[in-house]
Amino acid sequence: VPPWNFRPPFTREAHCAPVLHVVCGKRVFCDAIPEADLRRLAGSAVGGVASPGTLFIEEGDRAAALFDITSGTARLYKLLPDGRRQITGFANGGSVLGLAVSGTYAFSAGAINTVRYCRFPRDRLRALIRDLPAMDERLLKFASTELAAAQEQMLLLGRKSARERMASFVLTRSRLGRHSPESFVLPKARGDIADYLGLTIETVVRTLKKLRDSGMIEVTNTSKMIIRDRTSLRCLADGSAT
Amino acid sequence: VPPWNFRPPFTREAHCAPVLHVVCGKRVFCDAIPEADLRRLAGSAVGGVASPGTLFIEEGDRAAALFDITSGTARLYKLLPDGRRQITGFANGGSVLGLAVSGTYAFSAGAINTVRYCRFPRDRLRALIRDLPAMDERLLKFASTELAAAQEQMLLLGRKSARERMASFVLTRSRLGRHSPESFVLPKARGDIADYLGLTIETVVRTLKKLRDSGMIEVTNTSKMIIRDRTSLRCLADGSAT
DNA sequence: CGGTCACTTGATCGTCTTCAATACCAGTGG
DNA sequence: CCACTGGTATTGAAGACGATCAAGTGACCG
Repeated sequence: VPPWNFRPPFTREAHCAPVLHVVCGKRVFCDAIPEADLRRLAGSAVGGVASPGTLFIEEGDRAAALFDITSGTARLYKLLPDGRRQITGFANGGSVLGLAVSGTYAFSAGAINTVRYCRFPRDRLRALIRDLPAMDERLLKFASTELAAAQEQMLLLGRKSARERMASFVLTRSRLGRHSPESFVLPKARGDIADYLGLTIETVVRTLKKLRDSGMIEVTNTSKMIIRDRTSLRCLADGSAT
Repeated sequence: VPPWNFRPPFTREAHCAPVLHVVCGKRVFCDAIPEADLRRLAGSAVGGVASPGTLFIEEGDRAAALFDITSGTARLYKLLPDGRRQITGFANGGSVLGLAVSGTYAFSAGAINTVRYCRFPRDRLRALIRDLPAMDERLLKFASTELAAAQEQMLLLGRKSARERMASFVLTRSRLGRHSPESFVLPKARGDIADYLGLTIETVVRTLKKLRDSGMIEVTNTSKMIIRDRTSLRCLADGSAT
């Protein structure tokens, strides 16, 4: 069995929000739904928790429910029979998983740290969407954004060098960070980064070191880094470097 | 199974359908829209044609309109400043382009053969979607399916070998073909295939030859091929080959 | 015919992978 | 307190796969 798999890194305390909050997941549902409807939605939703390292969606399973992530980070990935793994994205609070039309999930989802989510049975959700056009619009927006991100990632995987991939990765992650944009933490192990960028762990390590040596970033902890030269990084990530 | 692939994407006679047909693009809009509304939609839509080789959507431009492809095939792609290109997908009749939320198109679209489409101004479309929840649902389905395809492509680009990529490509294209599933035509040049699979033209050629030599496919014309051993091909594409 | 353009083939090269060894760090129990 | 262990990170050396460079073929067209 190859070492492609998983890992349970550090855990987070993760407060459990009240049901109505859990239900909406802020970004995606709440804003669009009137109080009354929200309560109705809450009736058919079931909250859940996935502890670090555990799987909560498995590729190929019947897509019986739609997941609304409320906190934590999950890796979304696809596997090849021999164990090769491609991480297609990461899901944070506000992400919606399980939009499949095919009837089965198109990817697996595993918790990196503690993930809290909310399951909507798909059948009941369908009726609800009909009553709430605004929600449908929200879902469409979300799917569109994801699609754009996926296309960007295809460009990365198909045409960028290892150094360019790493630069792109660091930059996008820094924009998502809540701290100062120049210093941030990635709660992802080397293996996750590798499988996200279509590289091996060794290449990730070496590339990271090269970026450090050329003064673009600084790596304190294995998972904490500081951006030193954003311009060069940007240039490298866009493929306009020498 | 993607709904927009059932249509004849390769009409060489290019019959120009009446406006109402052009407007709806059958599978995506028409079915969901009552006659009366359809007529209203027609008012704000503008039909158009892109001749082979021309660009009709350019990445980064303000996304002023939504495109509904009615016939022909387009390549959707992203470019790096130095000219590297990644084709993120192909659009056939029934495809919807321009779902961007960011306000600008996320990719460029160029016609491979003659493409007929219909432009909806985004502002007017927004109001229309509000009136027609069914259409919104259609768009969501479309986006979801595209997203699943994009994830599959990420797996291909990030983790599959050249041979595996080519096998996957041949198989998916054969499923979309309208002829006998074993013999089909790809209206795509080597360069398009290469940029879609994240390879070079030379590698595409060599890989194709290897598949031919091992008896999995037969290449008659440069763009016409016959599948000889679907099982082995499937095995190779899934990564379960020796 | 000369021209272009796409495709094909061959030889060489570089990047990333693979394989293997070592360092590191937290937790555990002697 | 300190070996011991399991999992992760790092480093080094060798090899493979696909890219690059270069040349040759064939089809189409003025």
